[in-house]
Amino acid sequence: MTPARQTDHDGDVNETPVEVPSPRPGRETVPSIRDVAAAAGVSRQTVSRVLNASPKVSAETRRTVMEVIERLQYRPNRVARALGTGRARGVTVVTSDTMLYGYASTLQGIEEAARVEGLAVGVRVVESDREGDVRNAADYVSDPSAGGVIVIAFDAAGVAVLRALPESLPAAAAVEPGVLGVARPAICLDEQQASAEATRHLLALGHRTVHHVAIPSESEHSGRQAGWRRALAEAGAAVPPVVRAGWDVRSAYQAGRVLAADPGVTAILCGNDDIALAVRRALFEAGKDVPGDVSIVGFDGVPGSEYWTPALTTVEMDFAGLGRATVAAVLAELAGEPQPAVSLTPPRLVVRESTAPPRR
Amino acid sequence: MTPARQTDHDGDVNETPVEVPSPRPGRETVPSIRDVAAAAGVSRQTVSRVLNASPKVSAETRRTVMEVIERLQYRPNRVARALGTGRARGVTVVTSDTMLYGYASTLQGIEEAARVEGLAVGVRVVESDREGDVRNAADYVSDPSAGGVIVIAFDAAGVAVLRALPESLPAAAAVEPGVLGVARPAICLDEQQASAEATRHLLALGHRTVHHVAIPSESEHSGRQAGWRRALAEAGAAVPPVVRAGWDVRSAYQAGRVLAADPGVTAILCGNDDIALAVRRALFEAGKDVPGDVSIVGFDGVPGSEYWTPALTTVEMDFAGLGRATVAAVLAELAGEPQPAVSLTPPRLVVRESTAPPRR
DNA sequence: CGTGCGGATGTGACCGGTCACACGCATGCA
DNA sequence: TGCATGCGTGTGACCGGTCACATCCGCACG
Repeated sequence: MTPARQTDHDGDVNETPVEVPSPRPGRETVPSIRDVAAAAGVSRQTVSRVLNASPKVSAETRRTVMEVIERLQYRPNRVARALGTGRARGVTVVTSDTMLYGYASTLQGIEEAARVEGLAVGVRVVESDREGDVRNAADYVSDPSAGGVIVIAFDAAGVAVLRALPESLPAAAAVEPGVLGVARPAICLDEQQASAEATRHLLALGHRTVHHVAIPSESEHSGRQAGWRRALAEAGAAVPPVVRAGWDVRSAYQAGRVLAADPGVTAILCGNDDIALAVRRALFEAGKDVPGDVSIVGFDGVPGSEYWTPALTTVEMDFAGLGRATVAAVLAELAGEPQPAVSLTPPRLVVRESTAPPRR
Repeated sequence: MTPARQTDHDGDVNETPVEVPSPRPGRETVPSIRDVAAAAGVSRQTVSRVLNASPKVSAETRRTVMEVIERLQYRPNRVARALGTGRARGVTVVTSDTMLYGYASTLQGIEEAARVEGLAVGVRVVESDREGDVRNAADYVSDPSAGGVIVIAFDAAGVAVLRALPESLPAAAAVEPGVLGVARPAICLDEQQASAEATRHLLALGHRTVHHVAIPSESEHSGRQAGWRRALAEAGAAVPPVVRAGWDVRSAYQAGRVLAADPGVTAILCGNDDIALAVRRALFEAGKDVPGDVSIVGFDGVPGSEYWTPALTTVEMDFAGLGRATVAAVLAELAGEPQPAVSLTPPRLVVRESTAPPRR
């Protein structure tokens, strides 16, 4: 019943190329580092050195060992390695969501960069910013099997986890601009410029002011809102109250209805493209044309936004690049090296069809 | 009180006076199972039994041990456990994509179910169906640290990995209907009924036939296409040639342009909602109204599709449920139990605004 | 010729759990 | 009383790597 693990590594002085019959039919035995060492006529440590590209191995020995590895189809056991070193060679991403565009793209960028580096990738969703959920997530990634930790801290739950992480854990974070007081490498996409630019774009078209629907993660000082305020202030335009929406499309739709009912609203800066979609629907239902009656701008640049009708003017955000940068950051933490300089593609306004001069 | 790491140096009197028996640099003094055993006055094995909810522990001992665990904030080391048992308690998802709606939702369902079960979740993207990429992915998940394996095999790359997996690996798959000859639990969402229903819906509105834009993963015998063909055949309608599109929105747009230029096209069944978006754009550019001139139906039911203008008639697919089912399947594999019966929410047509009778 | 040195390699302990099995002891039954 | 049974528990080996340190060897130098 039990697939008997048999080892019996040493002592065998045979050189018969014939494979030893498997211990239990059905369960094939995977070669271990000791098997490779024996076959190559060296010690396990030497094989280990070859695997870890240590310089203290002669070229000839290295070649021999590599040949045996190839012949035996040997693959080092990640679990054993992690137990020996005290930490897994990989990263675990902590996030409160895996499907919203910003989160999913960041995750994609992380996965890609990690794969290139030969790192394993784990995912752990933190359910909310309640203490129990946060502690569970923090406990989870405190385990050595988690490897390095990357927290997607765009929201309260993520930030809470970031704060709850043990000091000693190698970690980095992707954050919204304005998140401070986190004693860890934290990288963000600074959208303030682009947000201001989007607002100026609308103003330049002749709109008297620009309304703003905020995403949940947005604070007064975060990039989107700060840029918007700044541009309005610079133009001497009125700053309308911020309308807040949730992550769900329905709440954005509700927000849209409020704005659609207001004849003074001619331009709307939406916190993301999903909100723009719902706001556009609300305007449509109110009989208002986009961009004829009301102009809208989104954030994110979701795939397909150029195929909307009308094509959406939006701020493209390189979340994948952000994700890649966090991998570099956590890798540096893991190696105890100084943080590398990051250069991210800055968010950029893409003007398409959903913005136009106001009807006069 | 403080649980110092115990080192088994019996009376080892060496002459290093400076070094206090402190943990290695970079290592934390995290309590181990031996610390708990010592503090509780039992053996490690007894602690292990408590951790694994073994029935062979007296209630009193169990309570004592649990108290000590709580007091010491002990957390079992997942790496060590995996090394001891020969396999990690977790699942690794192999997929060729993480952002497309079907893949991402399935992944989300898997993550959720796994988290509930206390399983770790890993992700490994397989770059293509080329042999090297497939073997790398298969090698990756062959490592015991991967735990159980779930392959999202909606496409050629996924199917190839599924086939390349060692027989002995505990694995399950989420597949398109019609994928056969895989000696593993393979679960799918049978969309044939819903696809036929969608086609019948269009026919009943008065359309003479229904055109179809296929997603890349679709074969002649897959559910979407089979249902569509069946409904057309049953109604005695002509079966137009299938137009194929890629995963990128641009290629769907190109497909849409071809159909938009054809005056005989009045109803289009799109392989997914992204395609529907692009086709709708192409129709718009050709001066055709949806649903006035042409009706369109999508697949997936992406969030927000009810807020499109017009709101999209589509087939809702419960990918998250599919993902959850694969977790149950792989858990059964892991435990050597028979496969549980699966009951998934079947795909379901949701009629909204994008379908209407043809103009006469 | 003895010694120091540094590169290449090997050895035993260790990481923190689990597994197989042995053991002590109370109980049931012949 | 003898012995099988079973429960609760403990012991040593083991999983497959890495770490720290020891060892071996050739060579330059005093």
